[in-house]
Amino acid sequence: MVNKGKTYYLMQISSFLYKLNTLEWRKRAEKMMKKGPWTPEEDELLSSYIKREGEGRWRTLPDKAGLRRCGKSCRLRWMNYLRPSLKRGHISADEEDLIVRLHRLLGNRWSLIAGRIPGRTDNEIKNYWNTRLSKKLISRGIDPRTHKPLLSSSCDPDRNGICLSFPEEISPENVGGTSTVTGSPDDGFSSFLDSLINEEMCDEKTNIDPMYVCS
DNA sequence: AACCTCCTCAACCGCTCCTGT
DNA sequence: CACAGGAGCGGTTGAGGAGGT
Repeated sequence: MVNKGKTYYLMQISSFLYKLNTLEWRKRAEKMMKKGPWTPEEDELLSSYIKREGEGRWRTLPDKAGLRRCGKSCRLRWMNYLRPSLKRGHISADEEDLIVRLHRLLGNRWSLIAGRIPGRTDNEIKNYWNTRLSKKLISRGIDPRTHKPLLSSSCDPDRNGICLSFPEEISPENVGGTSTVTGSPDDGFSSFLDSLINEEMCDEKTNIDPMYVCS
């Protein structure tokens, strides 16, 4: 056993107390942050700051922008409400159809689904799914978790009942991590997804019209 | 008009993942 | 390699509006 001496232990204790102290203050600071709905003034402060300085560094953003919100809250507000690229308003039938297809392939990976639908956020899609689409599927006798007829769901519960298996080399897990895949148009998983969606659309069309030939 | 129930969706929370040191 | 801090994700909550009684 190495004798580290009194100074060493004092430094360790001092470092520990410092960490404890900063953590405690951070927790207190977060509790003092404003919560609840955003005001137009706050929106204006946040948008003008991001337009000036760009996205990112969310933790330090509130201080610099003059907001009494936590960074997390600022990020969420920008991503889900203030971003100029967002498409507000009703989800169209085409978008709805795409959401169902993507959910069948990906399960509750909302950010991944949102990445395939321009102008829509993960939160918006998640809400739409939970409040409307899942009920719609149930009313049609389809299990919204497995996308199979109700009472016959025998899929893997650990993956939200998803029955489809990805080829090992291009599963979402292998292409840029698990939940942070944003579905950029150039990655391997993205084109894989495109082919799956096209395949599905093709299957449906050939069911309706046997003369339909897929490319 | 008052009350109740249901629905929607913005926002929060807790956790995991990613990245820099 | 280990750790800390920041970013991002999905599940959940609750305020407020709409509709019914």
